[in-house]
Amino acid sequence: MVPPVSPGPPSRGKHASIVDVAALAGVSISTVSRVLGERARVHSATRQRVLEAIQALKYVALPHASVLASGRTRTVGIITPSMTGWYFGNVIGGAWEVLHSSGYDLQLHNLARPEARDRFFDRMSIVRRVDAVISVGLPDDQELVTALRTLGLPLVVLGARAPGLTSVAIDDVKAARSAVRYLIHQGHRRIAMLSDRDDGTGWTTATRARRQGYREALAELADGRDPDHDVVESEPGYDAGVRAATALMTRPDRPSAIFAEYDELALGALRALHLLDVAVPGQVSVIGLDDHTMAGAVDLTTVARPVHEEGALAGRLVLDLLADRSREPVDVTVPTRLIIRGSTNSHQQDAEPSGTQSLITFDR
Amino acid sequence: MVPPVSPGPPSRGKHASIVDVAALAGVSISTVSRVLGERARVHSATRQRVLEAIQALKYVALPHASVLASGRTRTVGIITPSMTGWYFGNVIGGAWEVLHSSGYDLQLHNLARPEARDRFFDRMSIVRRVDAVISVGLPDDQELVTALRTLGLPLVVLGARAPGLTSVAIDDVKAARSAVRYLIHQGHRRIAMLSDRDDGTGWTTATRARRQGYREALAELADGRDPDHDVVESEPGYDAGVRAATALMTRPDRPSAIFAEYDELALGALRALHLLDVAVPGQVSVIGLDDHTMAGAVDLTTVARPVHEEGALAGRLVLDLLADRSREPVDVTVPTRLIIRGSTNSHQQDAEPSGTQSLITFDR
DNA sequence: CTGAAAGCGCTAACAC
DNA sequence: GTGTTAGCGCTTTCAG
Repeated sequence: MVPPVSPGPPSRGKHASIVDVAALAGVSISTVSRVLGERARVHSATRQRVLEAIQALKYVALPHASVLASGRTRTVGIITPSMTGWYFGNVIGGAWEVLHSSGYDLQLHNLARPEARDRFFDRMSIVRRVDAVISVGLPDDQELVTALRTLGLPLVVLGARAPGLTSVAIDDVKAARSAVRYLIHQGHRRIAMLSDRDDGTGWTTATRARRQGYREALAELADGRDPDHDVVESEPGYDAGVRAATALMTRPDRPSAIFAEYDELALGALRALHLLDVAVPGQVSVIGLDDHTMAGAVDLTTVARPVHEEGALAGRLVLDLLADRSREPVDVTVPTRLIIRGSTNSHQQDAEPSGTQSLITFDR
Repeated sequence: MVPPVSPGPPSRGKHASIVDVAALAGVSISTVSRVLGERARVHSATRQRVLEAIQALKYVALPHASVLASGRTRTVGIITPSMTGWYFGNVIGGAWEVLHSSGYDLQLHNLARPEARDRFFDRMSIVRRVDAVISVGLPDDQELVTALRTLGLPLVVLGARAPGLTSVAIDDVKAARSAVRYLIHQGHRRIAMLSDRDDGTGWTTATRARRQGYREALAELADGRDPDHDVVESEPGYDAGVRAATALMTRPDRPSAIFAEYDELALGALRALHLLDVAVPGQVSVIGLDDHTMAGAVDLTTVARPVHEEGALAGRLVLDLLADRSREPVDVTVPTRLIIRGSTNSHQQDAEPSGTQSLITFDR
């Protein structure tokens, strides 16, 4: 029996619910649910009436109720070891754009602090709260990675690799190597690396790979020096970078060039050098990695990566996985390129200009 | 009758629910709910057993179910006209810290695009999804402000004022005025302002106030010029700032100083001047507003504001309102201070150094 | 202090 | 195609 059409006030409370829409349209609530869900077929005349009722009542379904009833959340969880870094903000932004336009919300899980990370992995308090997960980086602990896998949710990794998992990343070893090689080609021999300290959060994949690239490039010098001697550890972020670089330049044996693991650290180094009255690139060259928004502003030479696109790509892969969970995992490698600006120059006048084929320059 | 203690597998599905906890603890689900809620009194021995069961099962309540049942969401909505700006990221971060530590989640509503804004205000699709709202800025349209008020939710405004609403903000007029006055005291007479274009989103409160401060300072010059002549409009953000400043400096009558409405624009201006080979502060001085993370790095003189604290303060006020809805609205004004760095200097050699009592300098 | 039971608003079989 | 009817997991009267 068709419920009577009674366009009165909402049944209870002051907000229209699916019951009110059904009543106004003269159909059952399941029919309303069907036109809302857009999956089941509904007679177009009926759908029309329902749509009009929805319009008239300005009805919007309560997500909490749908989640409870359906198990689907239309939400993607993002787990990161930081929320404040430039890189994180930008990949999240990229992912947000594509996911949002497909009707998905983002739920950020910041595992910066160890206790947050432990709580997260202990309770796995993400299951049934999201439909899929993007992990920005990966914990070092393989058990935690396994825990992530056994969540049973579509999973995309950003900035790291793991067998059997879909991932989007740059080649960190190569990116770091090319940065250091460039400095070497410019004639530098004492090259320090500014790098994140392993602060016990156990989230060091990228850092380790970049140190590896640094070591590989220096090894080609075969000068018998211990490359790790010149690795300076810093807390993450610009301010910490200033401090770390200051400490570095206060040592008796100053390097002639600094490779910073990522641009925020490089920007900090530039600031420190400025404060110490060390000329850049006259006395010390600096190279970074990311192509931070401000890199151009301070003329920082850097290895660029398409951060925003990396995030967007991860979002798209999540959508693919959501559409077909049995999809084969893929490892997408996004390209990096060296952008030569004014913070680096030849250390020795007689050094040959670099002729490496992999050096591509661009600037916007 | 007490349900039998049966520590078997979860009732259904693979996740423990409140039923499983109740069974394990040998109590009813209402008792479990009570210890979860922390409001009702429960016999401490009972509570202990429930807690142990929760521990053993690694149980975490499903928020969607609680929301549906209780109407409380433990979520605060933040509406902003942008998500990417430095200012927005930082106030959101500040609010997040205090709200998160009180168990609240944040739900971001980005009303950057007009259609997003219209949809938002049309459906008010935030009611029953959040317990309170923080509005970063306010729409120009008073009807929309009214709509916000009639949401019936605790509301805190960040960066703008409205009668009867709790707010946290700097004095934009004064901040802008002091920046321009400083330039004037330095001997500048042709001072341009770089400012956000009213892009039709109708969210221009701060911009208008800052232009007002700029005008007031210039009026003190009483040189008969039309101050609006030197207001240059820009899209928001660093890159747009570069373009706008480039356009400005390409005009026949270049200013000797630029006041940028906020630091990202000022940073863009510095970049543009660098590209155009205009010496800073030799030929042109630049002053901003915010004290952006990178302001120190590029030696930008600016009017600092405690952005992170502003966000945290808004969070705290929301919490207060949540605890007592009848609390009287307050308008908190946070202080700003001029930070003199290297991007500004005396325009005329014979100009007196500024002796204004309100000039406070600091640098970290 | 604790248990029973009635929903919160919606989806998903299952009938018709 | 459309309606009926169980729940989804939790909170909250209301008894006791």
